Amino acid sequence: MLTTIPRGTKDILPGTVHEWRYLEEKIRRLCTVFGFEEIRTPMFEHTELFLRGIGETTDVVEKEMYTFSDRSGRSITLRPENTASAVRAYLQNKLYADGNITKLFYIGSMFRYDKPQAGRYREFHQFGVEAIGEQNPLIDAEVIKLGASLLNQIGLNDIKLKINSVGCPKCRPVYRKKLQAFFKDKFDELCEDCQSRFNRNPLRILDCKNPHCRELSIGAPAITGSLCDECSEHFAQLQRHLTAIGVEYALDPRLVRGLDYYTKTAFEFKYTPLGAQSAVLGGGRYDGLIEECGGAPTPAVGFATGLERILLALETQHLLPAQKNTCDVFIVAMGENATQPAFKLLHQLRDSNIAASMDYAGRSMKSQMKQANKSGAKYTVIIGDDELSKNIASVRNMKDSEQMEIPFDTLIDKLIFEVNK
RNA sequence: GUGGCUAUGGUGAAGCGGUUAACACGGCGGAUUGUGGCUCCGUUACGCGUGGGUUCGAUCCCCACUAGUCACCCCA
Repeated sequence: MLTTIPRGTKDILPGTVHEWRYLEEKIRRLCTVFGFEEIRTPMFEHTELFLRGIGETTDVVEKEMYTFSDRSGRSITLRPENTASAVRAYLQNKLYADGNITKLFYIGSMFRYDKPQAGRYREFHQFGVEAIGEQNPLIDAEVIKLGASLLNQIGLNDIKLKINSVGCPKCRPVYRKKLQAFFKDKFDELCEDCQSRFNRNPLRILDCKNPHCRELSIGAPAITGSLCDECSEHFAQLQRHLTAIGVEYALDPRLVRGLDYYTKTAFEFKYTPLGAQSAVLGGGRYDGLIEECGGAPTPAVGFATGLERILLALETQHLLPAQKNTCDVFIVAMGENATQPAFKLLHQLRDSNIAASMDYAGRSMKSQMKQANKSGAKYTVIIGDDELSKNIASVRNMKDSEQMEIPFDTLIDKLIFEVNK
């Protein structure tokens, strides 16, 4: 079918674009306030970047990537997320050269071959930030605060923040072993999914929705008890910083992030009314990724949010802005004699930075007036034989229906004045 | 990738195995001489997602496909 788009993609139509702009403008402003700078990386990268960066055993890499060979035979992948690309760009362009922390943000399309659902698409849009080069928990708190501020500013107040620490390569393996020991004699009772999680990612068993698994996991050791001194102290400081700047949070020892590169801080903002796609913003620290990508060991924190999900949440809360009318002046031309003078006026107005429209279909005056009304124009200029013979134009104020005759030679100035007042 | 539900015009939607597929919104046209927003009138479905099948006959029954939706997996 030539008239259908690929599964899981969406057209963002003119009637909806203003919602995206609204969100994007909020984002850009907020990032500027927080000192983050925009970066734009390619939509596709060498496949290896994602294999290394995201982790070969993650679902994203195993079954969700859009991967293909280009004409030279290179394996290319449409970016499924932007962190790996940002890190690649950071390293390739030596953004670390100024010796300071690098604070980046991005807005753009990501691609994942998922089964579409509300709030889940194959091409979707993420806004994310990456703060690279600082291990102080102050920056973790700043990144979280940026997310909280965004959600707050757009009116999404009943979103809950959960935080956790997933440890580091030193302490996480210890915790894994503890968990496995805990579930070992319960293994046969676990659901199928959890049995496979047992080896791959036992942390996820804690997250299972199966009621029986939940029962079994009662009394399981919490990761917080297994953190090494460094991680433990980092986590404690983060909490103090969050409290200091008034960010409310809940501790969730079960919170696990899906991608391999996370260390220490993990957090997630949830908006429950969204159902299964309630994770609206998620992120954490990834101190091992830069090294994994071939750079010097460099700490970093970041998050990503799904713009579709935020928009969805805004919609359910009736928090989306209304579309504004953009037309300032509508020109009604009656009869063939009037067409060209009207067309000329149309472009004089446009040259003067006034948004103007007119009808080209030669419809009746009544019809043109209806169009003028619908366009939301503040003024309608009417030109017909009467006006032409008197060298004037009738200018109608659409709001109060006052109409006056203005000589052609002062018409433009008059309209500029009226429209801008 | 697995499972449930759904699929009628531009939109929201009624509808029955068999004469002209409701209704509402929107669109278009009109209601005395060149005028909108209110009101009124008229008009507006390649015929009911696609392809098969059952039947004398299907938009309404069955199957497949496709798409949407919800849940699982996972994630934003």
